[in-house]
Order: sequence, then C-alpha cells, then structure tokens
Amino acid sequence: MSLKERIVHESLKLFSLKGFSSTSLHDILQAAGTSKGGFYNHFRSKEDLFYAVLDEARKIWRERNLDGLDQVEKPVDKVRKLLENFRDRYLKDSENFPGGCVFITLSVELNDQSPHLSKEIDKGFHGLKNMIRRLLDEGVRADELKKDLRTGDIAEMLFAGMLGASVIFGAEKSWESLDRSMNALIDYVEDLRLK
Amino acid sequence: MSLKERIVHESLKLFSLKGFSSTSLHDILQAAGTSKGGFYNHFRSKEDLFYAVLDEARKIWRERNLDGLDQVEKPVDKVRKLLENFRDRYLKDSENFPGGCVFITLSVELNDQSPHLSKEIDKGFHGLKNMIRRLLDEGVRADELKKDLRTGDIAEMLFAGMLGASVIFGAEKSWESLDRSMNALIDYVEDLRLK
DNA sequence: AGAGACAGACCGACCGGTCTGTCTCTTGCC
DNA sequence: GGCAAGAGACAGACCGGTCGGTCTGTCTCT
Repeated sequence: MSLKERIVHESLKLFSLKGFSSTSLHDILQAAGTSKGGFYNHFRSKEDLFYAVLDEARKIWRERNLDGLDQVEKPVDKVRKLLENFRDRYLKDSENFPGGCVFITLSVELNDQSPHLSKEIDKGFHGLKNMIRRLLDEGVRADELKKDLRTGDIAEMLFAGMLGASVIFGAEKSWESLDRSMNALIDYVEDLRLK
Repeated sequence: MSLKERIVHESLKLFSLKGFSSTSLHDILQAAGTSKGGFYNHFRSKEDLFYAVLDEARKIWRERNLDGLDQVEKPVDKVRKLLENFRDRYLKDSENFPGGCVFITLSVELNDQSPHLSKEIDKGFHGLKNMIRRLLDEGVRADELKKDLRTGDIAEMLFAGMLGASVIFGAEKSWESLDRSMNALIDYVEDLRLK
C-alpha cells in the first residue's frame, strides 16, 4: 500500500472515531508513519484529504451495502437485503469504521461548522433515501406491497432507523442494540408485504 | 438572567451547533458578552461548563418531552404522546437547540474522544430506551398491545428512529423529513395495538 | 545531474487557562 | 450619616502548548 493510500486509510479510521477537525495532522502522520513532508507531497491541504477520504468511504459503503443486491429480483427483497447488509457487512466493519459510520460522525460535526463540506455528505444521505423509496414504489407497482402505503414516509423512517442504529452502535460499540433495532426494522418491512 | 445563566444558555446553543471541543471559549465569551474573567469567576474549567450545560439540556429535555404524559392514562398513548412531543415540542425548539438535539451532537463527537464525558450522555439514552420498553410492556399487560411483541426490539427501533430523525433534522434543518419519519413511527406504534 | 519522496525545523494563529488590575457594592465602625 | 475596608464581579494582558501549513534540506532512483 502506497503512502498516499496509507494516509487515506488511517485517516478514514481516525475520522470515524474523532471526526475531521478533532483529528490533527499529527494524529494522522503518526498513524500512517510519516511526516509533514510526506503528507503535503500528496495532499494540498487537510481539506484536500477530506475529499479523498470521503471518496474512499463511499467506495467502501457501496461495496458493503450494495453487495448481492443485483442478484435479488424482487424490489422488496432488495430493501431487505440492503438492511441486512447494513447490519452485517457495513456497520460491523471495524477495520475501516472503528468509530461507527463515518458519514454520520462527519455530518453531525460539520453541519453547522463547514456547510460546504457537510453538503458533500448529505448528498449521499439523499441518495440512499431516494433509493429506498424507489424500491418501495417498485414493490407497490409489482403488487408485492400493500397498495396505499405512504412510501415516502416509510423510506424516511427506514433511513432514520438506519442512522439511529448507527449512532447507538457508535456509542455502545455493541452489536446487541444494532441487531435488535435492525431486526425490528426488517420485520416492519416484511409486514408491509401484500399477504 | 445572570451572567452564569447566560453563559450556560449560549453554550447550550453553541454546543448543539458545533459540539463541545469545536466551540472555543472565545465563541462562548462573545455570545455571552463577557470575558475570560467573567467566565472563570463562575466555572473552574471548560469541562465544568460541560456538566452545567448538560444539566440544563436535561432539564429542557424533560420539560419538552414529558409534558402532558401524566395526563394520559394508557401506556400506549403515552408512547404516542412522547413521540409527538419529541417531534413538535422538542426538536423544533430552535431557541435552545438551533443545531438539533445537543445530546446527539455531543455523543457522536465525544464517544471515542472523551469517554468519561460521553458516558454522561449515554446514560440518558438508556433511560429513554428503558422508558419506552417499560411503557410497551405495560401496554402488553394491559391488553392494549398484541401479545407476542418483542418489546425490547421495538423499543430499540423506536429509539433508533428518534435518533435518526434528529440527525436528519440537524442536517437538513427542515421539518419535512422529521414530520414524515416521526409520523411513520407513530403509525407503526398504532399498528401494534390489539384490534 | 535532475526530479520526486520524504523528514523535520519553523511560522503565525488560536487554544484553554492564569493572573493582575479595576470597578462596584456591601459591611462595619465612628 | 460619612467613610474606609474588604469582597465579589468582571476585563483583558499574558502564558505554554498545539493547530494547519510552509520551506529547506536530504536521500534515492533514474
């Protein structure tokens, strides 16, 4: 792994633990085993690193959460699979996200502090929310789900549940609450099916 | 309002916006219209202020969220009222929490950074979670809710939904997503009733 | 010999915290 | 009532440490 990749990798872990502004260059240099010279040879600034880390985090997010989704046919099964991936393959990845979902850490920290940075993160939030809603709508159209569902509200709630589970997981670092709330969420989706 | 109260009040707002460590003494002094001397005359340290702000935040939390709960009889109605209070009376209080729920901001920021501070916050999380579960259990015993519910999982999910809605609200500063997800959560609780 | 990769001294800005000085308001003595 | 003495409230200069960022020097590889 090149120095640049090592810096991004270690920064991702540190950001998920402490956030962006509370992670000092010194922390990063120490974790990556390099110095100012090594860092600024690859990045123009700390903010430049932010975008590189964000790209890497998005890549990992997709790898973990979208895995196997295209092998599932029914839209509703896709939603279920997404929730399961989120629970089993994403949040429990303590190699890349020892502090829990890095997007939440960064969003909460930066929202009122560096709006231009946090907007980048919130984009992804909207993307996921819309994806869930689209799948639900497809499920309704395909007669898999009850007809009169307010899919927008439900997508919003599922997304909120995922975020909340992440926050709790970050706080407790235990899988129990995570499994419980995600399972209840999955049960909820199952109950939406047309029986 | 005394200077001490003013400092706590302004700090609460700033903490909800930027968190603890990213809010500098300078920010606080400027918002409260005072100086170092004025501050350290009332507080031993910034951490001392943290606890004072936390106490105040808890007081406001109870005022907003528990209001009217004792005037409702049925346990399930209490859960519903709690969710409504959280949506209408708590999160929309932009006077005290312009950046959204301060507990979340602080918990996310401090969890891996100042564990001794974040533990104080997580206590409240557990309290709320247990309260919801207790109400659900009472609802089951009183034949208001279906018999075979996994109340622990459901409480966990409701709590996660509340947290997630707060995170989204903090990010978007719009009532739409908040109302949608909280309404879906309330509908969910209604569907648990024994019909 | 030249270029890219990296180490580390150095810079100004800002951090939380201390300390001294000033101003005001209460208290006790005549 | 008049007034000195003391105490609490606050302002702001100042301190050591840390921040992100720059710059120079060195070492290696072409």
